[in-house]
Amino acid sequence: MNKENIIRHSLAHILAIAVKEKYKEVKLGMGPAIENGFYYDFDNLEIEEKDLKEIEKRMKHIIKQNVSFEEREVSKKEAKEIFKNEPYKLELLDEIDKVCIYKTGDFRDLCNGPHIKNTKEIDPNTFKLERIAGAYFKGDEKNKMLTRIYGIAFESKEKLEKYLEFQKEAKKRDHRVLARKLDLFHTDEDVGAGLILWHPKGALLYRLIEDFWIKKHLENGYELIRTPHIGNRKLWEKSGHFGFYSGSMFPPLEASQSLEDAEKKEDIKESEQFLLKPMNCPFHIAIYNSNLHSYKEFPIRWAETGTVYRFEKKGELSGLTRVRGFTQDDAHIFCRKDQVEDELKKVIDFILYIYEFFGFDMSSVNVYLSLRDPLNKEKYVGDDEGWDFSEAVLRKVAKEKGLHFKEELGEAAFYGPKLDFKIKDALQREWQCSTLQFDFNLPKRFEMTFVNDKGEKEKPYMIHRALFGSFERFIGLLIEHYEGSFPFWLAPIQISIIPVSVSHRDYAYKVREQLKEFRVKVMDEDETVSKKIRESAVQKIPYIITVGDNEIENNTISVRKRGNQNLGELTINNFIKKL
RNA sequence: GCCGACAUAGUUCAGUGGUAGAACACUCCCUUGGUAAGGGAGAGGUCAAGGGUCCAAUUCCCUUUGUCGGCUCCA
Repeated sequence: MNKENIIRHSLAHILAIAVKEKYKEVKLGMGPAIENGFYYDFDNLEIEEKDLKEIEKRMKHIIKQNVSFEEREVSKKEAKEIFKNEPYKLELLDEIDKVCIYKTGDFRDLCNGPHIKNTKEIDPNTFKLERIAGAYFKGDEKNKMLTRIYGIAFESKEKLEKYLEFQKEAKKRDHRVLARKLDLFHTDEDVGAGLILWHPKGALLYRLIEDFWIKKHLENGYELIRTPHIGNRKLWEKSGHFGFYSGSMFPPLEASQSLEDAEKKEDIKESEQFLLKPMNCPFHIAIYNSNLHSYKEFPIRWAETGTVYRFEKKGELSGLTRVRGFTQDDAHIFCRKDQVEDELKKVIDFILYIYEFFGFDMSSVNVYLSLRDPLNKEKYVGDDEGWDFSEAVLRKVAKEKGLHFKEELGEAAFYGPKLDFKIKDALQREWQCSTLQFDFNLPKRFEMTFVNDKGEKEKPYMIHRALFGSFERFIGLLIEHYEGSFPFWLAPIQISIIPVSVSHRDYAYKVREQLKEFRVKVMDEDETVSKKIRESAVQKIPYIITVGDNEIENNTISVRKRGNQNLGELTINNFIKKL
């Protein structure tokens, strides 16, 4: 552990001491060092954010007392005696072999260290208590929620200030802030949380990305299909979603009656129920099963930008990155066993191509191999053999493609393991985007078959994959990635033309006519040139053209590129050539 | 859903137990301009919604809705 983290960890202990001083009845949870700081969890602590100031003051006071940290190894029995009033520590004690205690003044904590020797090693100006949050003990929803206090801490005051500055800067890149400024989308209280309303510029951005996506999929041997937004409940029972995914699904629609009849509520019968789709797979399978298939057709690659609805808990919603209605850039690949590896590799190549194309370098992307939790098998469908095989294949393929990935137990989909790609947002939070899932279960549940070269029926293999994950999330991350300065092909307005005065308007429109293959806006409001330049710059428009007497006389345009680069006076043809 | 912070004009924000203000945006007028905000006037608000306390609530309390930071969950 480096010195900074040792200090963070020690500050967590000091936080606990300070809290215990004031709130005598609290019970201690855990208090580790984390990225940029530390936290400590407490039970039986009712506290508001405004109370943090006082706790911070107490911490500073403790630090100034030059208290020492003493490490001591003790027997389990002894530890149980020391922590007899700390139920969470007792629970943790049962899970460890070697018991180590750190003593700071009268305070003792169960801890492996390391710590500083004395609080005089801490500069009291290098940390800050930031916020309060609820957090489940040991991160398990089934456990009690404790009160967590977060602090930030750095080696030096300068580093602390730099971090605060970074947070402030990150806010400017926040896609929710930029969306307002660039007029891209909003959510509306009257429409419902987590449902995106795309404004013209945002919808155009979306469409440009979708067109690019379609073009690339056709080039890569995919075919496009289209499926509805709702489907009969029976379908979801068969797929297993009803049992394994119902916590994320909207309640059923009574499809045997109109809203008018339903509103009358006159003895509703056991009616046919429809469900909003949370995933596209069962529909794609239905298309597959509508025909007999031969091994010669394989691989079949079917893609759809499919809009799905998931009932995400209220507190989980966030901007474009976590919503309730979103469009997956989905595809399912059906193939023979001998084609699986090759198909998986092709998908990985496709994913990496997309990242490169949009300029995400792999330092901002983390890759995870999401496996089944062997201790919680009831959360998944299918047998051990199938899981072992598919996990091994995914691992092999990821390795052969040279991906640096982390394996995570319990992160698999209910029907199979996944290879997940997560992109960091402006605040360095990770969001799952691309996903590559190997499924041996749904083909079985839906009795999918194909005829092999011996004329026998055989079960196909199925790959689920998304490159963006969803258009919403990916566009959200893209907005932050570009800080709203979209590359030329994606900019909703590519060029603004500013006539110097009213008398230059006609020429401005003539210029637009010659640039009609681009998205051009003539700014003909009765405002000063400076103001219109500023407006164009704030809108992050890639090129700003100014036309006045000089340009009319020379039959040219004056061009300025985003980022304050003056390209000078050009002929229109030269400008188009540049583009 | 849970813990914490919030919700005032189209936007970003001040403010108050006696029914509200700025800046930008908007409309009109003046200005006819040369590379990041020319000047003036006007219009715009059930202070998120519902309930309660009070002579009186935008302000205090409760509930709901929505937003933000966490936790859990997830594309």
